[in-house]
Amino acid sequence: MDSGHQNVHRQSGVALWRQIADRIRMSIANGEYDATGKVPPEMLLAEQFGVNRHTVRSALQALAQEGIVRAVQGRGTLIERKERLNFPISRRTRFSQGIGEQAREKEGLLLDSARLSASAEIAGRLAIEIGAPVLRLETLRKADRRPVSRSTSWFPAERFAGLIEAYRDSGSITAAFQALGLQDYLRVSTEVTAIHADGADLADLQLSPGAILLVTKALNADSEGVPVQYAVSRFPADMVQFTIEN
Amino acid sequence: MDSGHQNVHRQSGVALWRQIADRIRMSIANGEYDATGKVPPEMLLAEQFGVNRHTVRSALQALAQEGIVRAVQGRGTLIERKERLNFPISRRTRFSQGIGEQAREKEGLLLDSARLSASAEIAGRLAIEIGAPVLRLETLRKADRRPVSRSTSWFPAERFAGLIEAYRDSGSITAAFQALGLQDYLRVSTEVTAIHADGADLADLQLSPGAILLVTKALNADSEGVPVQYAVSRFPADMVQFTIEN
DNA sequence: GTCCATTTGTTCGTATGTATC
DNA sequence: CGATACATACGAACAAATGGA
Repeated sequence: MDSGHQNVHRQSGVALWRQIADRIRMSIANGEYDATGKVPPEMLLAEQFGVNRHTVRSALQALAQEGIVRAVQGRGTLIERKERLNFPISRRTRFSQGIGEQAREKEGLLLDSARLSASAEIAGRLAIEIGAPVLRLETLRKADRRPVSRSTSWFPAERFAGLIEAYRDSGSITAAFQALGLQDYLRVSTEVTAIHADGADLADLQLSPGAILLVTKALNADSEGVPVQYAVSRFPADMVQFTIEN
Repeated sequence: MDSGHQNVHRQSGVALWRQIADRIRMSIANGEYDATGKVPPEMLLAEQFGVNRHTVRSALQALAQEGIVRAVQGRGTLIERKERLNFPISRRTRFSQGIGEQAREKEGLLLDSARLSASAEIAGRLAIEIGAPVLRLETLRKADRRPVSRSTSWFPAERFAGLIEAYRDSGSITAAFQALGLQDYLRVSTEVTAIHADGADLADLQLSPGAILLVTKALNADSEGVPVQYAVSRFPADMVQFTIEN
């Protein structure tokens, strides 16, 4: 047993500083440093992970960049933010209600919208004909000014003609649906996977490259069971968790 | 618009070859290459990702190592395995039933077991006194000889005294419970997060370091609602997805 | 069977990034 | 802040295997 070593992996395609940053981020989220409100000293971390102090410093600088910690000379590295947002997934899943009390300010921004023809996959999900008109909305959701999800949603275009304007006004899918006469909808199914962040998601969610995204593919239907929305949403994995209550 | 470029990120702490490997793995899982059964030629991929051919080759070699593709000189890089196991999460979630027809051979291995005192967290989850005796089982599940999950489970020790032997014999929690007189149990809640794989999980799940794990924290209870098992399970994110049917 | 385009395999060299000391 | 070692990434060239004309 190599005493204190905590398994970081060399030559893995993932730099040591990033592995360590990920581990410290997790430890913070798990409340392991709640007693002091500080990350352990760099020398101690270096010893625990079996790396040089410089490597730990690179990791802490990345976390500082993300706004998770703040290094103060002579005091240590203070923890700035340790919450992990919890999203319940149920038949009545709604984004803004899901956040609930966990954040004060909630916003929904419309990044882009388009009217196009349904691909085979989208048509299958929404149970419409291939090539039928659909609306696609690219949205960004924030809680307390921090981005928490980036979604791409598809809707049957004929049924929800004024949806884009309704969403832009309200910043809420639920409100937009209601404005168009759909009073209620239910979550039919949710698929959950995880990938490395890439592309525009990195910029929109303000992540450092290499971050992990939780990906949900969700289907919502009206009370008759007719699909009204198919959405692919990406959440920064270190900021959120999902809870399925049965 | 920088024509073909598909967003890989330099100096991010994640090597380009790994980012590209992740992307190709996703594309395979999404069936994007089903028409040919092959990955596009190295030169084309290099152009699409805006990297050197060598970098693409490193990515493909990593995927070959995982058994996902096989390169043949003169023919191309053939896709060997494209399935992604789907795990339904519901009130009746059971591992072996969940896999169902998706795999022929299913195994459950007991890696380690211990009888210890409940920590504050475990006591809270199982609704028992802090310090009360609990059994902890470390298990590895396989489907068709490939590891698909690594779990750490806690059980109230008094109620399930012979559990360790019962699990070792059957390789199934459901069967072990039944052997001890518990005919039925239900999933109360499931939390889902994602992290980078580290430590023993890498070896046990036969992953290359830097891989992503989907992590579930699940609570099972008997029909009276009394907690019978709390389990933290880790799944290779590129092999599985979860489905929540409401 | 021969030619040829396509595609993977291999080997140089060089520059930069990562990590240690 | 160097000096050192190794991993990562690029570029150019050539070799070897495949499959179709």
